[in-house]
Amino acid sequence: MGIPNGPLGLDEIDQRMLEALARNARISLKELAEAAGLSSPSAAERLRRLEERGIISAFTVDIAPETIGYPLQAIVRIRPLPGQLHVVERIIQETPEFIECDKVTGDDCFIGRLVVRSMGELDGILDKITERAETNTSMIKATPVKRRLPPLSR
Amino acid sequence: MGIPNGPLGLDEIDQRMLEALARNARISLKELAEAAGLSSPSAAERLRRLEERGIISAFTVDIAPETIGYPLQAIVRIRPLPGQLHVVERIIQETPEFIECDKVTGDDCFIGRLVVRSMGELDGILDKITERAETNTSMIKATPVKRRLPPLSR
DNA sequence: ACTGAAACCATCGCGGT
DNA sequence: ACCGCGATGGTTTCAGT
Repeated sequence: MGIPNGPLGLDEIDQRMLEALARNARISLKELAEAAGLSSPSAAERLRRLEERGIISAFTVDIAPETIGYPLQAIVRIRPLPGQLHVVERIIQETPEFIECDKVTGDDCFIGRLVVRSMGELDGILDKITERAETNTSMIKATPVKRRLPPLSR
Repeated sequence: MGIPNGPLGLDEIDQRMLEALARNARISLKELAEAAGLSSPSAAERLRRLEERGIISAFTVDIAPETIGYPLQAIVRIRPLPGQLHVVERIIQETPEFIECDKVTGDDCFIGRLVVRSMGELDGILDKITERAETNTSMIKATPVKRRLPPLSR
């Protein structure tokens, strides 16, 4: 019958492996194989294929910013003034407190997430951007959905 | 002199370990030890402490959504109608296409990120929310800053 | 925090389904 | 073609210093 879900398909085994890795990316192949219902060599080969296919783009570590001195997180929408788009993009990239940023359609051009030690620090960062863009900042109060996998099945 | 950077402090060794793990969370302890300039047992003990201190909150896998059939990503700002806040929060949590969501200050109450297979699917998801909230959707065109670590030093 | 030894795990090739 | 099995080599872990 070929590949279960078309060329992009993940079968149940792949799904279990990705879910196990999302819970803990450092589990051994042995544990991964158990979670998937496979032998270690088979799990290793599957894992290699998932990386090769580009489905797994990285194994990363999640840091809790508040434990390393960043008690505040903000989401900032940024609308560069005419002619300032590229400069603003560079400022964002070079400001390490921006831990992610997307370029989007709509009134806003960029939506970024940043961590700061204090409101004063936030003010300092935004001041630099405000010379070249309109900004709109929202402080994060809670996270109802922590980063999670997209639906994996059909 | 005690702990280098106060109770929240990360010394250079911790920093090198976190950076190495951010690049690839599945490297062996041996490689991690090399990156940090330590023996394997020492690196293992440091790693254990970083988890115990809550600095490392998880080891996770990054999936490329486009490779599993989600070519589109959107950021949605959501402002529930009076009395609908909790219902809206539940809808978001129970919609698996929302892969993250924060509760924020300001006009918007929630800012979420979602993956979809098509604009039609996006429309279907937003229709459910629009009964109970105002929404404002931005499609992601590019990602100038991919998720990265906060600054680790002072 | 390092060294060395023992236990454990990953990897490779082979055979079976 | 894919999975499981078994041997080899490497890695993790634990003792002691």
